[in-house]
Amino acid sequence: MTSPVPASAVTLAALPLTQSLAEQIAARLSERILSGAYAPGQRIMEQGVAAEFAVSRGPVREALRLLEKEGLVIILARRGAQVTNPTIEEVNEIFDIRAMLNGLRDRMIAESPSREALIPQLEQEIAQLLQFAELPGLGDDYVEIVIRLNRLLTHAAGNHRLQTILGSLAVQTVRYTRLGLSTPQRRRQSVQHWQQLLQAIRDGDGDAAERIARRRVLDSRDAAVELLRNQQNVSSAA
Amino acid sequence: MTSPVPASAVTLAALPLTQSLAEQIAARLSERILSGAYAPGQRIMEQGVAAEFAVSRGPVREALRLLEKEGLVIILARRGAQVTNPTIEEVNEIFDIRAMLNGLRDRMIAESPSREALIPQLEQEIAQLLQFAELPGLGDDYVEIVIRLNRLLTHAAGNHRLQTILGSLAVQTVRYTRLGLSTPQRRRQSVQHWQQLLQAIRDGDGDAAERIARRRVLDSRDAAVELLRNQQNVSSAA
DNA sequence: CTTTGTATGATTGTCAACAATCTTCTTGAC
DNA sequence: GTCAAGAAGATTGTTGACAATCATACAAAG
Repeated sequence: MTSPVPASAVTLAALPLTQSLAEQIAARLSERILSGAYAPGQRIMEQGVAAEFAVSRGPVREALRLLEKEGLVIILARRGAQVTNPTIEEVNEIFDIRAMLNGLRDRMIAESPSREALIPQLEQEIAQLLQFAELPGLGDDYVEIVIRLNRLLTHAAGNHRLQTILGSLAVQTVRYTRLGLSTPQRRRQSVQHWQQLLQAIRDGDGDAAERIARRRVLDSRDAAVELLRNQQNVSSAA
Repeated sequence: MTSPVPASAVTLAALPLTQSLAEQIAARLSERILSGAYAPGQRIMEQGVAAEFAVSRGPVREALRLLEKEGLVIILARRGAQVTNPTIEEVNEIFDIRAMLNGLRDRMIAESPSREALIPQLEQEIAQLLQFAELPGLGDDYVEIVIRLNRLLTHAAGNHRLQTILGSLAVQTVRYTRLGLSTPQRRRQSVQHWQQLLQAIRDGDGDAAERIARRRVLDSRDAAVELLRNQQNVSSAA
Protein backbone atom coordinates (compact mmCIF):
# COMPACT_ATOMS: atom_id res chain seq x y z
CA MET A 1 0.00 0.00 0.00
CA THR A 2 1.05 3.60 -0.56
CA SER A 3 1.97 5.18 2.74
CA PRO A 4 3.36 8.56 1.82
CA VAL A 5 1.62 10.42 4.64
CA PRO A 6 1.55 8.26 7.74
CA ALA A 7 0.37 8.85 11.26
CA SER A 8 2.38 11.95 12.02
CA ALA A 9 0.46 14.12 9.55
CA VAL A 10 -2.25 15.36 11.88
CA THR A 11 -2.58 15.67 15.60
CA LEU A 12 -6.12 16.03 16.81
CA ALA A 13 -5.23 16.01 20.47
CA ALA A 14 -4.12 19.64 20.28
CA LEU A 15 -7.54 20.76 19.11
CA PRO A 16 -10.23 21.71 21.61
CA LEU A 17 -12.11 18.66 22.80
CA THR A 18 -15.51 20.29 22.78
CA GLN A 19 -16.23 18.19 19.73
CA SER A 20 -15.96 14.43 19.77
CA LEU A 21 -13.22 12.81 17.74
CA ALA A 22 -15.84 11.62 15.29
CA GLU A 23 -17.04 15.16 14.65
CA GLN A 24 -13.53 16.49 14.20
CA ILE A 25 -12.66 13.73 11.77
CA ALA A 26 -15.91 14.23 9.90
CA ALA A 27 -15.11 17.93 9.52
CA ARG A 28 -11.65 17.20 8.15
CA LEU A 29 -12.89 14.56 5.74
CA SER A 30 -15.70 16.88 4.68
CA GLU A 31 -13.16 19.52 3.70
CA ARG A 32 -11.24 17.02 1.63
CA ILE A 33 -14.29 15.80 -0.21
CA LEU A 34 -15.58 19.29 -0.96
CA SER A 35 -12.17 20.51 -2.07
CA GLY A 36 -11.79 17.53 -4.36
CA ALA A 37 -8.80 16.10 -2.51
CA TYR A 38 -10.94 12.98 -2.25
CA ALA A 39 -12.32 12.38 -5.72
CA PRO A 40 -15.92 11.32 -6.36
CA GLY A 41 -16.17 7.56 -6.28
CA GLN A 42 -13.00 7.14 -4.27
CA ARG A 43 -13.12 4.60 -1.48
CA ILE A 44 -12.41 5.78 2.06
CA MET A 45 -11.10 3.00 4.24
CA GLU A 46 -11.45 3.10 7.98
CA GLN A 47 -8.02 1.74 8.72
CA GLY A 48 -6.27 4.34 6.60
CA VAL A 49 -8.11 7.30 8.09
CA ALA A 50 -7.65 5.93 11.59
CA ALA A 51 -3.90 5.57 11.07
CA GLU A 52 -3.57 9.04 9.60
CA PHE A 53 -5.38 10.75 12.48
CA ALA A 54 -3.85 8.43 15.06
CA VAL A 55 -7.17 7.22 16.42
CA SER A 56 -8.91 3.88 16.44
CA ARG A 57 -11.47 2.84 13.86
CA GLY A 58 -14.44 3.53 16.12
CA PRO A 59 -14.57 7.32 15.76
CA VAL A 60 -13.74 6.98 12.08
CA ARG A 61 -16.75 4.73 11.55
CA GLU A 62 -18.93 7.25 13.28
CA ALA A 63 -17.45 10.11 11.27
CA LEU A 64 -18.29 8.26 8.07
CA ARG A 65 -21.87 7.80 9.27
CA LEU A 66 -22.07 11.54 9.83
CA LEU A 67 -20.79 12.18 6.32
CA GLU A 68 -23.33 9.73 4.98
CA LYS A 69 -26.06 11.73 6.67
CA GLU A 70 -24.74 14.81 4.85
CA GLY A 71 -24.77 12.91 1.57
CA LEU A 72 -21.01 13.25 1.07
CA VAL A 73 -20.32 9.53 1.11
CA ILE A 74 -22.36 6.40 0.69
CA ILE A 75 -21.79 3.38 2.88
CA LEU A 76 -22.37 -0.05 1.44
CA ALA A 77 -22.80 -3.01 3.74
CA ARG A 78 -19.47 -4.78 4.23
CA ARG A 79 -17.96 -2.73 1.47
CA GLY A 80 -17.25 0.48 3.30
CA ALA A 81 -17.59 4.11 2.34
CA GLN A 82 -16.92 5.88 -0.90
CA VAL A 83 -17.22 9.52 -1.90
CA THR A 84 -20.59 10.19 -3.46
CA ASN A 85 -20.46 10.23 -7.22
CA PRO A 86 -23.93 11.21 -8.38
CA THR A 87 -25.09 10.66 -11.90
CA ILE A 88 -26.47 13.57 -13.90
CA GLU A 89 -29.94 12.24 -13.18
CA GLU A 90 -29.28 12.32 -9.44
CA VAL A 91 -27.91 15.85 -9.65
CA ASN A 92 -31.09 16.79 -11.43
CA GLU A 93 -33.14 15.18 -8.69
CA ILE A 94 -31.35 17.02 -5.94
CA PHE A 95 -31.76 20.36 -7.69
CA ASP A 96 -35.48 19.67 -8.11
CA ILE A 97 -35.78 19.18 -4.39
CA ARG A 98 -33.71 22.27 -3.66
CA ALA A 99 -35.91 24.30 -6.01
CA MET A 100 -39.06 23.32 -4.11
CA LEU A 101 -37.58 23.89 -0.68
CA ASN A 102 -35.96 27.18 -1.64
CA GLY A 103 -39.37 28.18 -2.89
CA LEU A 104 -40.86 27.35 0.48
CA ARG A 105 -38.07 29.18 2.25
CA ASP A 106 -38.35 32.37 0.22
CA ARG A 107 -42.13 32.35 0.46
CA MET A 108 -41.90 32.08 4.22
CA ILE A 109 -39.55 35.03 4.32
CA ALA A 110 -41.65 37.17 1.98
CA GLU A 111 -44.71 36.48 4.09
CA SER A 112 -42.97 36.96 7.41
CA PRO A 113 -43.89 40.08 9.38
CA SER A 114 -40.26 40.44 10.48
CA ARG A 115 -38.88 40.54 6.97
CA GLU A 116 -38.12 44.26 7.14
CA ALA A 117 -35.10 43.69 9.34
CA LEU A 118 -33.60 41.41 6.72
CA ILE A 119 -33.88 43.72 3.74
CA PRO A 120 -30.82 45.91 4.41
CA GLN A 121 -28.57 42.88 4.67
CA LEU A 122 -30.00 41.46 1.48
CA GLU A 123 -29.45 44.76 -0.30
CA GLN A 124 -25.87 44.83 0.80
CA GLU A 125 -25.12 41.27 -0.31
CA ILE A 126 -26.89 41.71 -3.63
CA ALA A 127 -24.92 44.89 -4.25
CA GLN A 128 -21.81 42.79 -3.85
CA LEU A 129 -23.24 40.22 -6.25
CA LEU A 130 -23.60 42.95 -8.86
CA GLN A 131 -20.03 43.91 -8.31
CA PHE A 132 -18.63 40.41 -8.72
CA ALA A 133 -20.94 39.23 -11.49
CA GLU A 134 -19.19 41.09 -14.26
CA LEU A 135 -15.68 40.06 -13.34
CA PRO A 136 -14.15 37.61 -15.79
CA GLY A 137 -13.12 34.17 -14.61
CA LEU A 138 -15.01 31.29 -13.03
CA GLY A 139 -16.73 33.45 -10.42
CA ASP A 140 -15.64 31.74 -7.22
CA ASP A 141 -16.06 35.05 -5.40
CA TYR A 142 -19.56 35.37 -6.75
CA VAL A 143 -20.44 31.88 -5.55
CA GLU A 144 -19.14 32.72 -2.10
CA ILE A 145 -21.62 35.59 -1.88
CA VAL A 146 -24.41 33.36 -3.15
CA ILE A 147 -23.59 30.84 -0.44
CA ARG A 148 -23.66 33.58 2.18
CA LEU A 149 -26.97 34.86 0.83
CA ASN A 150 -28.48 31.41 0.96
CA ARG A 151 -27.27 30.86 4.49
CA LEU A 152 -28.71 34.22 5.51
CA LEU A 153 -32.10 33.41 4.04
CA THR A 154 -32.20 29.80 5.24
CA HIS A 155 -31.44 30.99 8.73
CA ALA A 156 -33.98 33.79 8.54
CA ALA A 157 -36.76 31.47 7.46
CA GLY A 158 -36.65 30.01 10.95
CA ASN A 159 -37.70 26.51 9.95
CA HIS A 160 -35.07 24.41 11.63
CA ARG A 161 -35.73 21.18 9.77
CA LEU A 162 -35.73 23.04 6.49
CA GLN A 163 -32.41 24.56 7.46
CA THR A 164 -30.93 21.12 8.05
CA ILE A 165 -32.20 19.65 4.80
CA LEU A 166 -31.27 22.63 2.67
CA GLY A 167 -27.83 22.76 4.25
CA SER A 168 -27.25 19.14 3.39
CA LEU A 169 -28.50 19.53 -0.17
CA ALA A 170 -26.43 22.68 -0.65
CA VAL A 171 -23.30 20.84 0.41
CA GLN A 172 -24.06 18.06 -2.04
CA THR A 173 -24.59 20.46 -4.93
CA VAL A 174 -22.10 23.25 -4.28
CA ARG A 175 -19.78 21.77 -6.88
CA TYR A 176 -22.49 22.00 -9.53
CA THR A 177 -23.73 25.38 -8.41
CA ARG A 178 -20.22 26.65 -8.96
CA LEU A 179 -20.18 25.09 -12.42
CA GLY A 180 -23.52 26.66 -13.26
CA LEU A 181 -22.29 30.14 -12.34
CA SER A 182 -18.97 29.90 -14.14
CA THR A 183 -19.81 32.38 -16.93
CA PRO A 184 -20.54 36.12 -16.60
CA GLN A 185 -23.67 35.62 -18.66
CA ARG A 186 -25.11 33.20 -16.15
CA ARG A 187 -24.08 35.41 -13.27
CA ARG A 188 -25.94 38.32 -14.84
CA GLN A 189 -29.04 36.12 -15.01
CA SER A 190 -28.48 35.06 -11.42
CA VAL A 191 -28.19 38.65 -10.20
CA GLN A 192 -31.47 39.48 -11.88
CA HIS A 193 -33.18 36.66 -10.00
CA TRP A 194 -31.80 37.87 -6.71
CA GLN A 195 -32.96 41.40 -7.42
CA GLN A 196 -36.41 40.13 -8.30
CA LEU A 197 -36.49 38.11 -5.11
CA LEU A 198 -35.52 41.16 -3.09
CA GLN A 199 -38.39 43.08 -4.63
CA ALA A 200 -40.81 40.25 -3.90
CA ILE A 201 -39.70 40.26 -0.29
CA ARG A 202 -40.12 44.02 -0.12
CA ASP A 203 -43.63 43.64 -1.49
CA GLY A 204 -44.45 40.77 0.84
CA ASP A 205 -45.41 38.78 -2.25
CA GLY A 206 -45.00 35.13 -1.26
CA ASP A 207 -46.22 33.75 -4.56
CA ALA A 208 -43.66 35.75 -6.48
CA ALA A 209 -40.88 34.88 -4.06
CA GLU A 210 -41.59 31.19 -4.44
CA ARG A 211 -41.82 31.39 -8.20
CA ILE A 212 -38.55 33.31 -8.48
CA ALA A 213 -36.72 30.99 -6.11
CA ARG A 214 -37.73 27.95 -8.09
CA ARG A 215 -36.77 29.56 -11.35
CA ARG A 216 -33.41 30.59 -9.91
CA VAL A 217 -32.51 27.09 -8.75
CA LEU A 218 -33.78 25.37 -11.88
CA ASP A 219 -31.86 27.76 -14.14
CA SER A 220 -28.77 27.06 -12.08
CA ARG A 221 -29.45 23.35 -12.49
CA ASP A 222 -29.93 23.58 -16.25
CA ALA A 223 -26.72 25.50 -16.71
CA ALA A 224 -24.77 23.04 -14.57
CA VAL A 225 -26.24 19.98 -16.26
CA GLU A 226 -25.53 21.30 -19.72
CA LEU A 227 -21.89 21.85 -18.85
CA LEU A 228 -21.75 18.43 -17.16
CA ARG A 229 -23.02 16.73 -20.29
CA ASN A 230 -20.46 18.55 -22.40
CA GLN A 231 -17.70 17.50 -20.04
CA GLN A 232 -18.83 13.90 -20.21
CA ASN A 233 -19.02 13.93 -23.99
CA VAL A 234 -15.52 15.36 -24.20
CA SER A 235 -14.05 12.84 -21.81
CA SER A 236 -15.82 9.87 -23.36
CA ALA A 237 -14.76 10.97 -26.83
CA ALA A 238 -11.13 11.17 -25.77
CA MET B 1 -21.96 -15.23 -10.92
CA THR B 2 -24.53 -14.93 -13.69
CA SER B 3 -25.01 -11.18 -13.38
CA PRO B 4 -21.72 -9.33 -13.72
CA VAL B 5 -22.41 -5.96 -12.18
CA PRO B 6 -19.60 -3.50 -12.91
CA ALA B 7 -18.06 -1.98 -9.85
CA SER B 8 -18.73 1.54 -11.05
CA ALA B 9 -22.50 1.10 -10.82
CA VAL B 10 -22.70 0.27 -7.15
CA THR B 11 -24.39 3.50 -6.16
CA LEU B 12 -27.65 1.85 -5.21
CA ALA B 13 -27.07 -1.77 -6.11
CA ALA B 14 -26.45 -2.96 -2.59
CA LEU B 15 -29.09 -5.47 -1.64
CA PRO B 16 -28.34 -6.46 1.91
CA LEU B 17 -28.45 -10.23 1.96
CA THR B 18 -27.96 -10.23 5.73
CA GLN B 19 -28.85 -7.21 7.76
CA SER B 20 -26.18 -6.01 10.09
CA LEU B 21 -26.88 -6.11 13.79
CA ALA B 22 -27.15 -2.35 13.80
CA GLU B 23 -29.90 -2.45 11.18
CA GLN B 24 -31.82 -5.16 13.00
CA ILE B 25 -31.63 -3.26 16.26
CA ALA B 26 -32.62 -0.03 14.55
CA ALA B 27 -35.67 -1.76 13.09
CA ARG B 28 -36.73 -3.08 16.49
CA LEU B 29 -36.23 0.25 18.21
CA SER B 30 -38.03 1.98 15.36
CA GLU B 31 -41.10 -0.21 15.98
CA ARG B 32 -41.08 0.65 19.63
CA ILE B 33 -40.82 4.37 19.03
CA LEU B 34 -43.55 4.42 16.40
CA SER B 35 -45.85 2.26 18.50
CA GLY B 36 -45.34 4.51 21.49
CA ALA B 37 -43.68 1.83 23.59
CA TYR B 38 -40.85 4.33 23.87
CA ALA B 39 -42.47 7.63 24.75
CA PRO B 40 -41.40 10.94 23.18
CA GLY B 41 -38.60 12.46 25.19
CA GLN B 42 -37.61 9.16 26.75
CA ARG B 43 -33.88 8.47 27.00
CA ILE B 44 -32.49 5.39 25.28
CA MET B 45 -29.31 4.15 26.88
CA GLU B 46 -26.80 2.10 24.99
CA GLN B 47 -26.01 -0.28 27.80
CA GLY B 48 -29.63 -1.18 28.36
CA VAL B 49 -30.39 -1.85 24.72
CA ALA B 50 -27.15 -3.80 24.32
CA ALA B 51 -27.98 -6.00 27.28
CA GLU B 52 -31.52 -6.60 26.08
CA PHE B 53 -30.46 -7.71 22.61
CA ALA B 54 -27.36 -9.49 23.90
CA VAL B 55 -24.93 -7.55 21.77
CA SER B 56 -22.17 -5.08 22.54
CA ARG B 57 -22.66 -1.35 22.57
CA GLY B 58 -21.06 -0.82 19.16
CA PRO B 59 -23.97 -1.92 17.00
CA VAL B 60 -26.37 -0.15 19.36
CA ARG B 61 -24.54 3.12 18.87
CA GLU B 62 -24.76 2.65 15.14
CA ALA B 63 -28.44 1.78 15.34
CA LEU B 64 -29.07 4.99 17.22
CA ARG B 65 -27.24 6.93 14.50
CA LEU B 66 -29.54 5.33 11.95
CA LEU B 67 -32.57 6.32 13.98
CA GLU B 68 -31.20 9.84 14.23
CA LYS B 69 -30.98 9.96 10.44
CA GLU B 70 -34.65 8.99 10.34
CA GLY B 71 -35.47 11.71 12.82
CA LEU B 72 -36.80 9.28 15.41
CA VAL B 73 -34.23 10.16 18.06
CA ILE B 74 -31.86 12.99 18.69
CA ILE B 75 -28.35 12.37 19.95
CA LEU B 76 -26.76 14.91 22.24
CA ALA B 77 -23.02 14.92 22.80
CA ARG B 78 -22.14 12.96 25.92
CA ARG B 79 -25.78 12.77 26.84
CA GLY B 80 -26.90 9.97 24.58
CA ALA B 81 -30.08 9.46 22.62
CA GLN B 82 -33.65 10.32 23.39
CA VAL B 83 -36.87 9.81 21.48
CA THR B 84 -37.77 12.86 19.42
CA ASN B 85 -40.40 15.02 21.02
CA PRO B 86 -41.22 17.75 18.51
CA THR B 87 -43.03 20.91 19.48
CA ILE B 88 -46.13 21.94 17.59
CA GLU B 89 -43.99 24.46 15.73
CA GLU B 90 -41.65 21.71 14.58
CA VAL B 91 -44.55 19.53 13.49
CA ASN B 92 -45.80 22.47 11.47
CA GLU B 93 -42.38 22.88 9.90
CA ILE B 94 -42.13 19.25 8.90
CA PHE B 95 -45.59 19.31 7.33
CA ASP B 96 -44.65 22.42 5.36
CA ILE B 97 -41.68 20.58 3.90
CA ARG B 98 -43.79 17.51 3.19
CA ALA B 99 -46.34 19.66 1.41
CA MET B 100 -43.74 21.09 -0.95
CA LEU B 101 -42.08 17.77 -1.67
CA ASN B 102 -45.36 15.94 -2.14
CA GLY B 103 -46.22 18.69 -4.58
CA LEU B 104 -43.03 18.01 -6.50
CA ARG B 105 -43.67 14.29 -6.41
CA ASP B 106 -47.22 14.47 -7.66
CA ARG B 107 -46.27 16.95 -10.35
CA MET B 108 -43.54 14.64 -11.56
CA ILE B 109 -46.03 11.79 -11.76
CA ALA B 110 -48.69 13.81 -13.53
CA GLU B 111 -46.13 14.95 -16.08
CA SER B 112 -44.54 11.54 -16.52
CA PRO B 113 -45.16 9.78 -19.83
CA SER B 114 -45.40 6.44 -18.02
CA ARG B 115 -48.16 7.55 -15.67
CA GLU B 116 -50.80 5.47 -17.47
CA ALA B 117 -49.47 2.27 -15.93
CA LEU B 118 -50.00 3.70 -12.47
CA ILE B 119 -53.62 4.77 -12.84
CA PRO B 120 -55.32 1.37 -12.32
CA GLN B 121 -53.45 0.85 -9.06
CA LEU B 122 -54.37 4.33 -7.89
CA GLU B 123 -58.01 3.72 -8.78
CA GLN B 124 -58.02 0.53 -6.78
CA GLU B 125 -56.47 2.08 -3.70
CA ILE B 126 -58.69 5.13 -3.83
CA ALA B 127 -61.75 2.90 -4.12
CA GLN B 128 -60.63 1.33 -0.88
CA LEU B 129 -60.20 4.76 0.65
CA LEU B 130 -63.82 5.53 -0.18
CA GLN B 131 -64.85 2.32 1.48
CA PHE B 132 -62.96 2.97 4.70
CA ALA B 133 -63.56 6.70 4.95
CA GLU B 134 -67.14 6.41 6.20
CA LEU B 135 -66.48 3.81 8.85
CA PRO B 136 -66.77 5.17 12.37
CA GLY B 137 -63.77 5.11 14.67
CA LEU B 138 -60.31 6.59 14.43
CA GLY B 139 -59.67 5.37 10.89
CA ASP B 140 -56.48 3.34 11.35
CA ASP B 141 -57.47 1.25 8.32
CA TYR B 142 -57.91 4.40 6.30
CA VAL B 143 -54.48 5.65 7.30
CA GLU B 144 -52.97 2.32 6.27
CA ILE B 145 -54.31 2.81 2.75
CA VAL B 146 -53.06 6.38 2.69
CA ILE B 147 -49.60 5.17 3.66
CA ARG B 148 -49.69 2.56 0.88
CA LEU B 149 -50.85 5.20 -1.59
CA ASN B 150 -48.03 7.52 -0.61
CA ARG B 151 -45.48 4.74 -0.90
CA LEU B 152 -46.82 3.84 -4.31
CA LEU B 153 -46.58 7.41 -5.55
CA THR B 154 -43.24 8.15 -3.96
CA HIS B 155 -41.81 5.06 -5.56
CA ALA B 156 -43.38 5.84 -8.92
CA ALA B 157 -41.94 9.36 -8.98
CA GLY B 158 -38.55 7.75 -9.46
CA ASN B 159 -36.57 10.46 -7.67
CA HIS B 160 -34.48 8.43 -5.29
CA ARG B 161 -33.38 11.27 -3.04
CA LEU B 162 -36.93 12.50 -2.81
CA GLN B 163 -38.00 9.01 -1.86
CA THR B 164 -35.50 8.95 0.99
CA ILE B 165 -36.44 12.37 2.33
CA LEU B 166 -40.18 11.84 2.05
CA GLY B 167 -39.88 8.44 3.68
CA SER B 168 -38.07 9.95 6.61
CA LEU B 169 -40.52 12.81 6.97
CA ALA B 170 -43.48 10.44 6.70
CA VAL B 171 -42.10 8.33 9.53
CA GLN B 172 -41.69 11.42 11.67
CA THR B 173 -45.23 12.60 11.07
CA VAL B 174 -47.24 9.38 10.83
CA ARG B 175 -48.46 9.92 14.37
CA TYR B 176 -49.88 13.30 13.46
CA THR B 177 -51.22 12.18 10.11
CA ARG B 178 -53.21 9.58 12.00
CA LEU B 179 -54.49 12.23 14.35
CA GLY B 180 -55.48 14.47 11.46
CA LEU B 181 -57.53 11.70 9.84
CA SER B 182 -59.28 10.56 12.99
CA THR B 183 -62.74 11.87 12.05
CA PRO B 184 -64.99 10.72 9.18
CA GLN B 185 -65.43 14.33 8.17
CA ARG B 186 -61.72 14.80 7.62
CA ARG B 187 -61.50 11.47 5.82
CA ARG B 188 -64.23 12.58 3.41
CA GLN B 189 -62.20 15.68 2.68
CA SER B 190 -59.08 13.56 2.23
CA VAL B 191 -60.81 11.21 -0.21
CA GLN B 192 -61.87 14.18 -2.29
CA HIS B 193 -58.29 15.35 -2.51
CA TRP B 194 -57.17 11.93 -3.64
CA GLN B 195 -59.86 11.79 -6.28
CA GLN B 196 -58.87 15.22 -7.53
CA LEU B 197 -55.25 14.13 -7.67
CA LEU B 198 -56.20 11.04 -9.65
CA GLN B 199 -58.00 13.22 -12.16
CA ALA B 200 -55.05 15.58 -12.43
CA ILE B 201 -52.79 12.62 -13.14
CA ARG B 202 -55.22 11.31 -15.75
CA ASP B 203 -55.20 14.75 -17.38
CA GLY B 204 -51.44 15.04 -17.15
CA ASP B 205 -51.96 18.35 -15.37
CA GLY B 206 -48.84 18.88 -13.32
CA ASP B 207 -49.87 22.27 -11.97
CA ALA B 208 -53.11 20.86 -10.63
CA ALA B 209 -51.38 17.81 -9.17
CA GLU B 210 -48.93 19.98 -7.30
CA ARG B 211 -51.60 22.33 -6.03
CA ILE B 212 -53.80 19.47 -4.82
CA ALA B 213 -50.92 17.67 -3.14
CA ARG B 214 -49.95 20.75 -1.21
CA ARG B 215 -53.51 21.41 -0.19
CA ARG B 216 -53.92 17.82 0.93
CA VAL B 217 -50.88 17.85 3.18
CA LEU B 218 -51.57 21.29 4.62
CA ASP B 219 -55.17 20.38 5.42
CA SER B 220 -53.88 17.26 7.13
CA ARG B 221 -51.45 19.45 9.05
CA ASP B 222 -54.08 21.94 10.12
CA ALA B 223 -56.39 19.23 11.37
CA ALA B 224 -53.60 17.55 13.32
CA VAL B 225 -52.31 20.77 14.84
CA GLU B 226 -55.76 21.84 15.93
CA LEU B 227 -56.30 18.57 17.74
CA LEU B 228 -52.80 18.77 19.22
CA ARG B 229 -53.50 22.21 20.66
CA ASN B 230 -56.75 20.98 22.14
CA GLN B 231 -54.96 18.04 23.73
CA GLN B 232 -52.36 20.35 25.21
CA ASN B 233 -54.97 22.73 26.58
CA VAL B 234 -56.82 19.87 28.21
CA SER B 235 -53.72 18.37 29.80
CA SER B 236 -52.38 21.72 30.99
CA ALA B 237 -55.77 22.64 32.47
CA ALA B 238 -55.93 19.40 34.46
C1' DC C 1 -32.75 27.47 54.05
C1' DT C 2 -29.92 28.10 50.21
C1' DT C 3 -25.64 27.51 48.07
C1' DT C 4 -21.30 25.48 47.03
C1' DG C 5 -18.03 21.84 46.82
C1' DT C 6 -17.08 17.03 46.52
C1' DA C 7 -17.56 12.15 46.12
C1' DT C 8 -19.76 8.53 43.75
C1' DG C 9 -22.17 6.07 40.43
C1' DA C 10 -23.90 6.09 35.76
C1' DT C 11 -23.18 6.84 30.93
C1' DT C 12 -20.91 7.98 26.82
C1' DG C 13 -16.34 8.08 24.24
C1' DT C 14 -12.41 5.46 22.71
C1' DC C 15 -9.41 1.64 22.01
C1' DA C 16 -7.30 -2.77 20.43
C1' DA C 17 -8.19 -7.44 19.24
C1' DC C 18 -10.96 -11.00 17.09
C1' DA C 19 -14.46 -12.79 13.69
C1' DA C 20 -16.89 -12.64 9.40
C1' DT C 21 -16.95 -11.28 4.85
C1' DC C 22 -15.39 -9.49 0.57
C1' DT C 23 -11.62 -8.78 -3.06
C1' DT C 24 -7.87 -10.11 -5.51
C1' DC C 25 -4.60 -13.22 -7.19
C1' DT C 26 -3.34 -17.66 -8.46
C1' DT C 27 -4.09 -22.03 -10.42
C1' DG C 28 -6.04 -25.22 -13.43
C1' DA C 29 -9.19 -27.00 -16.90
C1' DC C 30 -11.33 -26.53 -21.29
C1' DG D 1 -7.23 -17.17 -24.33
C1' DT D 2 -11.33 -17.46 -21.28
C1' DC D 3 -13.56 -18.91 -17.53
C1' DA D 4 -14.18 -21.05 -13.09
C1' DA D 5 -12.84 -22.62 -8.47
C1' DG D 6 -9.94 -21.81 -4.46
C1' DA D 7 -6.49 -19.67 -1.48
C1' DA D 8 -4.52 -15.52 0.51
C1' DG D 9 -4.88 -10.93 1.81
C1' DA D 10 -7.54 -6.88 2.86
C1' DT D 11 -11.52 -4.71 4.93
C1' DT D 12 -15.59 -4.29 7.53
C1' DG D 13 -18.42 -6.02 11.61
C1' DT D 14 -18.43 -7.01 16.46
C1' DT D 15 -16.77 -7.45 21.06
C1' DG D 16 -15.30 -6.37 25.88
C1' DA D 17 -12.47 -3.40 28.53
C1' DC D 18 -10.77 1.07 29.81
C1' DA D 19 -10.94 6.29 30.00
C1' DA D 20 -13.39 10.58 30.14
C1' DT D 21 -17.31 12.99 31.23
C1' DC D 22 -21.84 13.81 33.18
C1' DA D 23 -25.59 13.57 36.76
C1' DT D 24 -26.88 12.90 41.39
C1' DA D 25 -26.60 12.75 46.35
C1' DC D 26 -24.79 14.50 50.20
C1' DA D 27 -22.19 17.27 53.35
C1' DA D 28 -20.34 21.68 54.82
C1' DA D 29 -20.46 26.66 54.88
C1' DG D 30 -22.77 31.00 54.63
